[in-house]
Amino acid sequence: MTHRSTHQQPAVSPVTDVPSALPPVDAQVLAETQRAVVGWYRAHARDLPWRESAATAWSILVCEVMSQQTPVVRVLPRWEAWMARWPRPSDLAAAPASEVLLAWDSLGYPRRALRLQETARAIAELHGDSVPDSEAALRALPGVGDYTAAAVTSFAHGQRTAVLDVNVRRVLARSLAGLEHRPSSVSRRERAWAEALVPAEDHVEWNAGLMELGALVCTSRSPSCEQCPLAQHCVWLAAGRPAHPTAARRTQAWAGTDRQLRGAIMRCLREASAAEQEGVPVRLLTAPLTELTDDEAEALAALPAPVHSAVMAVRNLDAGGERTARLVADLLSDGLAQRTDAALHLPH
DNA sequence: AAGTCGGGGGA
DNA sequence: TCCCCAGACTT
Repeated sequence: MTHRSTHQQPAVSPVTDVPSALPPVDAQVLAETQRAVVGWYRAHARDLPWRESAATAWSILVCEVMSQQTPVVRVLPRWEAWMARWPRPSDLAAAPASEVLLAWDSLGYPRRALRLQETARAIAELHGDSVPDSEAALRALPGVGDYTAAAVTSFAHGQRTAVLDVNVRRVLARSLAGLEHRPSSVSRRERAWAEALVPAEDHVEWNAGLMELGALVCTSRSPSCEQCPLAQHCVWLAAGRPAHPTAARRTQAWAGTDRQLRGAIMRCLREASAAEQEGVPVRLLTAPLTELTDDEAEALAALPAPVHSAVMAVRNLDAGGERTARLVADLLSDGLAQRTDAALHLPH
């Protein structure tokens, strides 16, 4: 059952060891690159709702947090519902945490939802319900790191700053440094290098354009260089798209881990709450799944299909219920399970 | 610098 | 299957 996959790629020198990484960029090349990115963005960017003029700084901050490690297409519907429900920071601040977690749905990393609510409270109480515009103040908010602070500074407040997400870093690494992959982490040096590349005007189109290019054209796996506006200047393409050795990176284990079970528990809680909101009475079972009475087993079988399957998923992962009990206690103490523990099967 | 934190879709 | 995704935070 447990594949503690510690699969490891051959150990080779990480990208950061390449001596010629992040070279100075010729002014002419930079100017043409900037023009190409901005022009391409204006012509080909997706019309995402948080890019419209009606988007508030708060809605942009929400979208950035939701997009942390989560593809944009998955964020879209949840963001729409979220902003309709809690248009201002103070609205989210006043919401029950259980509702916040339910609205987060299956975006993943649910602690981001709790941190976002903490951030909403901080903005409401400390900043007059409006998103701060200094990167330092933003960076002090829970769940707001270097990327998110820069993104809000650029996209919500129009200030000139380098927004370094995985897309921007990949596009810059390839087109201007000839590297297939970005360095593993953002060094002071890379940040300074990238900041010097931001044009004096059109910062938003530069930052958003690089992100869009990385998401749609200059993708990690199979870039579409034939339709890239930077193809003429791209150092990596000119070199024949050399495969660059990547740093050895072990993939995280999943099957059999607490993390997997925790995810199943959270799904179970979501499904049960959804069923309750639909008016379906979700019966509370207080015995471990292994010790159900006939009546309880019958009640379990009668649960709505999504709830039933969610319960069975938890059961399959932890038939004895001991890990479930421990993890639910952890989730409750972390604020991640709020009120919804009622639908679970806690040994007692 | 390395580990931990979900979840889903594509190659 | 493995990899990747508008990262942040702790150790």
